[in-house]
Amino acid sequence: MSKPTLKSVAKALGVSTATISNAFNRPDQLSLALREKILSACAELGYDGPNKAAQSLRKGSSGIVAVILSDSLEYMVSDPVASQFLQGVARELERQSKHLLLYSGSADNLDSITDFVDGFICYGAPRNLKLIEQLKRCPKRVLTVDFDLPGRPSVNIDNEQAAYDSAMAVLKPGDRVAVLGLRLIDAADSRTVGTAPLWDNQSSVSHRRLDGYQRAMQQLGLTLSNELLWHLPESNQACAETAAKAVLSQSPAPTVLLCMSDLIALSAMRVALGLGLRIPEQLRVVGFDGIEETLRYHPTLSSVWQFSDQKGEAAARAFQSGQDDNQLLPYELRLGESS
Amino acid sequence: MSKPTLKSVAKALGVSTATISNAFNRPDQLSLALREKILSACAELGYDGPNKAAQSLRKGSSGIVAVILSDSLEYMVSDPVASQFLQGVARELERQSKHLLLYSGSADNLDSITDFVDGFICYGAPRNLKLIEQLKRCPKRVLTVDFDLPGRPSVNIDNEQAAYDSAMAVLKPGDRVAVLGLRLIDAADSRTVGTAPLWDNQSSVSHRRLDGYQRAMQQLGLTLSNELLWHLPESNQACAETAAKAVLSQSPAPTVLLCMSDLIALSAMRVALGLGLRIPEQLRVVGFDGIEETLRYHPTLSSVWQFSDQKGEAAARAFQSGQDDNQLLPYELRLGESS
DNA sequence: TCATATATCTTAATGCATTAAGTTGCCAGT
DNA sequence: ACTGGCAACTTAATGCATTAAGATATATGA
Repeated sequence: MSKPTLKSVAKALGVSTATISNAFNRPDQLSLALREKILSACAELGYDGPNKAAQSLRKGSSGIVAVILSDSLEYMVSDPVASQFLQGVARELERQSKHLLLYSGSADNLDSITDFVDGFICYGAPRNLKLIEQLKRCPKRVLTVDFDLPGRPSVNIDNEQAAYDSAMAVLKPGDRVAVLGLRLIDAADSRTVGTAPLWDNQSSVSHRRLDGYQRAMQQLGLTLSNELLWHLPESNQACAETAAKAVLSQSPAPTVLLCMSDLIALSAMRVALGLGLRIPEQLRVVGFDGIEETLRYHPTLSSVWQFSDQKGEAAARAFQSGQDDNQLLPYELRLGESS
Repeated sequence: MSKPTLKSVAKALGVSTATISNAFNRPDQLSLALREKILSACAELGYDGPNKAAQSLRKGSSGIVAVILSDSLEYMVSDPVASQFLQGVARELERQSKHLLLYSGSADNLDSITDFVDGFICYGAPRNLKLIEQLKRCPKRVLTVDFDLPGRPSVNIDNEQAAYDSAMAVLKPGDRVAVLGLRLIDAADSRTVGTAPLWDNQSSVSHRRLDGYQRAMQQLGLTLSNELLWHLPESNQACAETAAKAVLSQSPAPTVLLCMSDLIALSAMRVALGLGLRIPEQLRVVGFDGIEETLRYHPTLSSVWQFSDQKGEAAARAFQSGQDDNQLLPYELRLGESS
């Protein structure tokens, strides 16, 4: 005998399919007695509720939420900030009894899952421009995190203000400032200098952070020279070290390093210490994100803490709530030994 | 106007729905001319292929594969072995144009997604016994990794032999051996000693590894005392350090530490060095898994390398292939400075 | 007592597509 | 000229369930 269906169960019990359906979905639509009879009969027959695929087709929602990763899963898992975020999303989704589908941002056939999911939580601006276009016209709910899409709700922090705060906390008049930024540019270009070939999306976190840094510098009468502004194509150790070496070996050497991630800042500090620089006497460093590792490292890093796991939870909640606003989460400037 | 469907497109073109469907799924069933006409008309109308939810209902397969994590996502993401595995699965799945749904092993309502997915790749024995029961009677394809389920295909390494090999590589006659194992036991018990209250599943990796260790010891005339066999409920640093301290502070102190994971081994080495023990002169250590971090640590760790990313790929391939055998992957014993 | 409200169930349309079986027309072979 | 065979479509059954609207029967109120 094949798997029982609503229909087969209904026939077995001599009631209509609607009643069985109601027994599962709308208890108020039938008498208590009948409902219990149905439920126990279902248990007997091995019928464990309406088929979810059919339900999804009919109701138009499945309880599956896709999380789109801006980068490969590899990056996602190796980067503490990203994985914290993912954990937060997973936790909140589980609370809502929803499911998490991981969608790699390198792919660009949203159609292949759009029909399956209730929508998309998109973490970080996808590098794949096709994917962005698809997201723009996606008929399902789309919530962005750490970047904006016109007309879509988002969850973020005030990157400009946070960057400004962090810069103001470390900068002094007369400082020679270097910035180690995240990829603002297309991946093709490996480690471009200068802000010229910037990426399309002016609302990316990196732009906002740079804006914040520059506002602070302006206020202190400092200027950022092109040789001291680096955009890393990848947020990994190798990249960060290359950039740090290049920046620190210039003369006169920078006295402050504004880093757009803690991972970059840690690498840079390692390089700096390797070059015999004293932190913070000769070089002050400030990071961004707030990861545990910086607390174990010496000197501890001054940084903007942004609680990625909570961001993940907030994103999942906002996705669910249906609100269409652009939510700004709190951040916290924490000073360490590096400044 | 609402979203176009197969039906509406068919009507617009004056052909049957079957023909439209065939245009997408079985090109050989209609003339090339008509097919191209249909396809371009679809593009025109904004119809991007059959609804996947409906397709899934009809065909009974969705292209979504659920990966069940034995532990929380938190653990999964923080543990390099597990996250490597996940990456491998994701990579291979992407190659197959399939999608990955993350299912936390702490949940136990498989029904809520069974209908959505093509099946389950289950990484590590779920601690939740209910979940195991559900997997046993799951009507969809189930493939296990690092543990066995009766009648289900699996991907694993020969844990017994690998453990034996690693033990044989470090043990000498007269050694006093301690074993730091993974949770063989129920989570309730925190750091139980002895093999008595073992977990139900005799085929778990931990059991097999212990078997291997013991075979090697037996061969060398060594015995394992209960005080020196520890089962860690969690594979984290805190747990490992607690156990390592307890074991190393006994007298006479052990001369060899057989660790069932590299993470445990690293923590243990840290503790040992902290206690002033010289490695490998006073204490030899061997790990299991093979993670990059052990190469950067000093002394480098002798360990069984098992290439988790390849295991992930193999699992996804085996899932897809439909083969029902129990696949054993190669491993590699690599000796470092710790032995 | 009659009309009306309520509780409880059923009917039937609907969501969107797949596919086995049936139809039609055209061509080749004898 | 007749027939088998094939290409190219269409018909209609099917997958599994949701839900608005309709049908009864029973209860309520005046």
